[in-house]
Amino acid sequence: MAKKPDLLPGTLDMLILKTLTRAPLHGYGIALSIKRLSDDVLTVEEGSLYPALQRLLLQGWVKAEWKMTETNRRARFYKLTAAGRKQLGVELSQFDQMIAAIGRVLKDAQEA
Amino acid sequence: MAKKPDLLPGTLDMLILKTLTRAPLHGYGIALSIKRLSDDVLTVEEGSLYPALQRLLLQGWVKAEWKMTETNRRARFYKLTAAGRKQLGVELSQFDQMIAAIGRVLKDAQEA
DNA sequence: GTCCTACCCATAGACAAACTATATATAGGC
DNA sequence: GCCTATATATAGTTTGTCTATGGGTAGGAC
Repeated sequence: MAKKPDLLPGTLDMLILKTLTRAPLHGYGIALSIKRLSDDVLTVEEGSLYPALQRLLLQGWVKAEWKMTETNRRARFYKLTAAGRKQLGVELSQFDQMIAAIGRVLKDAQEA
Repeated sequence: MAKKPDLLPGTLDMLILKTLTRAPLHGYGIALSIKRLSDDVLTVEEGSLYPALQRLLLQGWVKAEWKMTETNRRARFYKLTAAGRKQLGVELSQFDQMIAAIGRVLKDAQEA
């Protein structure tokens, strides 16, 4: 980790799923949304984004549909499925648990 | 991420460096320490641990020395270097930044 | 009318980190 | 003599993210 990573590995699927709970969105929009909400700290590269979306499709966590955007372009809109919503819950709780655990290791004080 | 991971990818070096701020320790002890402090949430597999220690050695963030343990076994004790301490600071602040950013994306409310 | 930028999708290949599996070895309890 | 816990290490696989590249369109600037 000498170089600043664009995201924390292992969290991309969760971020995408979460973004889709707000509304169905196309890939480019998902990346923009994550970038903006994170104040430019998280950047989803295209080479990470599209393979991730393929993964999610394959797992049945999202489904896709070609539509036109407001700016009159064709784009693939992704929508969260019921299974995807459930999966998000799982990932969210695992993530919380991990973060809490890391926090305990990172704490200076230890009473053991 | 269908299966529960043993750790959050990208955080292992940081966890090891942090563990070594408390005292020099051998590999096996580092793994145990992380496992215990995290209440068994984080498990450092041997196949992750030793390559990680090699990386840290190569970067000059730790140095190693063969010694005997309290239980009379030979073991390689790792000690944090000044550069390692500095590196830990960098990783810690990057991690905090990332976690905060992820938290913003994960938040339900959005005023934009 | 052509250039440029922002928008949009997608894949191949490289790379790095973590995992599984395996090998070796010893102290001490039973 | 066997078993468990302690202790190190590597080979090989898998997975995720990145870099690099390719394609294509709408709309404004010039």
